[in-house]
Amino acid sequence: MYFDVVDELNQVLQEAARDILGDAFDQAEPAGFSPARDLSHGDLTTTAAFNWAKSLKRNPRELAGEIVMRLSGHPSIEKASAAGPGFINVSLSSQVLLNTLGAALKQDSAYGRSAKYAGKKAMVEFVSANPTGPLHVGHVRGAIVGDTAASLLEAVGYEVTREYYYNDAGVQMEMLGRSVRARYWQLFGLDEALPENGYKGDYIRYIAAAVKTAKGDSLLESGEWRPFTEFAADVLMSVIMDDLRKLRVRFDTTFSERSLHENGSVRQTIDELTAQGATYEQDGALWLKSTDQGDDKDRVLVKSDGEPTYVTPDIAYHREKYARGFDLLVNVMGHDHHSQVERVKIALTILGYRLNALNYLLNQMVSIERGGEKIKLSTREGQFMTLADMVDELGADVTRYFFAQRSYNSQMIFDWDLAKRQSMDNPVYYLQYVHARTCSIEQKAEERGIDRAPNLDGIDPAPLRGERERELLLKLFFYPNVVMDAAERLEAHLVPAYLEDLAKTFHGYYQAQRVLDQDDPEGSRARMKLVLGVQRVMRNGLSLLKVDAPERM
RNA sequence: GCGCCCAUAGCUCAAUGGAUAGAGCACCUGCCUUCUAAGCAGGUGGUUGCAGGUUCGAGUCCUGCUGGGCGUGCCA
Repeated sequence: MYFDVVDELNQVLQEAARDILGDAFDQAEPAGFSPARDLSHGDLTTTAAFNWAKSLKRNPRELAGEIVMRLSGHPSIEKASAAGPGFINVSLSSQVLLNTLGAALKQDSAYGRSAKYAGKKAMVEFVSANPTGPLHVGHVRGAIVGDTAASLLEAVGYEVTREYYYNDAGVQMEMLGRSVRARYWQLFGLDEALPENGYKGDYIRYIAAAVKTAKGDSLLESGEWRPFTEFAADVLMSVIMDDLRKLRVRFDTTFSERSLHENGSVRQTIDELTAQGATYEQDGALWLKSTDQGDDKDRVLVKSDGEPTYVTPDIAYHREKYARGFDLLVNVMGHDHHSQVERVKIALTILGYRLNALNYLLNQMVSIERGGEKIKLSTREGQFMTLADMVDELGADVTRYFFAQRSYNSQMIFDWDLAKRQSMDNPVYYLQYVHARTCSIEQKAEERGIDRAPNLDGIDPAPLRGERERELLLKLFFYPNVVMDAAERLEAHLVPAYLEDLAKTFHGYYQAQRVLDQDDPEGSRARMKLVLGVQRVMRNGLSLLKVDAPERM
């Protein structure tokens, strides 16, 4: 409904633009309707008059008046008016709002979804933590930012691949293998210390014990670290995936860094950069002339020991991504890796790739505050709170919601005590309570034999024309636009913001207006449908965030 | 030093360049014989870090400061 109505009105605007602007039409800023921020200014609003006034050198207020004339009488509009210095405000007809409710009920779980990007393919790469230990709370934010972005893209029609890129090569993996080997040796009574900068967590001991169970003493002889790395990486990847499942995150594909070395992709990337004249050798290493592209220093691609640095396979990985034919690439990573982003972009530019489709969501750091104190997120010293601990203690609903609620771009203080509270202060329950309440009303309606079919057949619309009812209907009307806006901007937190607004409006309505009234059967029927509409939207919104919508609380 | 990000109510955070900057928490005052009080209604609380600039219009864009987070490695 939303897009149909706005398209219609924008059409009128376009025609007006053509007539009023004449020759200036081509240069004029485009203008369209969007939801009014303040409902006292109508339902939809546009600043078209401001945009056009400049090129015409005319008074925007006067222009607004002309545009309003053209809008009035439109079947979707109850009232159009010019306001302030030149705003154009529109109130929607009650028929549009009623149709919205009908659509929400009929489309049910599809309401708010769209086919705008049907046929397009997107990849969201996220988490991508190296399998050197279990995921800790620092990874949770990226997991939720990525997963929710993926859900939003799906909701607007993209075919989405959720991918986990993991580093199973390189120095850190060697350190992992050596750490496990040391613990393994200790199990046989050998006095072997962990390597310096080794992994000190207890999980290393468990993995060593698992190696012993699986392989006995057969790995003692050779002393090779590689088998330990492989064993540990397998174990840890499956632990990571299990933990992510607890958060309701599932990946479609994993991508191994080692495969890029083995299939020659890394080599080829280096060769092509060299063929572009973008590299040189110095001190036994191969350097990328990134300063030519504005970097403040050149970067090493291949170390003097012949091993590539971390950035080189990352460039190769992105070439693979491009080759796989996605229309949209989304990379989620911690902001502490932002310098890596620049180097990959520089290399891709040198190689002739366009960066338009490549989006990075660099989520800012998280700190957790508990009992008035900040608690440690992670440390190489083996003391950390894991993702699993967090989900076990808070539950997936709360964990997901708290992270989804905030813009990924703002540093976040996670209020553990609030998250832990099962009360009205906790916004998750505030939203879920809306759903539970609607279900409760629905059940009562069933007991009383009141129609709660998902359609508006035979409904008297009069009871839905009240101010409060209208406000709710309008919020339902906006929902598809919230989803679209959040998806296109990759700003998932717009959804929680909307849902909280809807919840507040609904709870207020519930308090002020009895839905099922024995003395008003017509009104009860109509309001019941409205409540069902709210229920659908709340359920759909929570489902985008993968938060449960309980029927009872 | 240089680069990226941030600075909004006491606290945690919102606000496609638009109208009187909004929520939640905290604090104060009321509201349960009714479909769930995990709720509602109202109140207190702001020079949007500072100084300039662009614009019809700036919390939002630009410049310079101040203060913070993170980078700045032949680690990832």
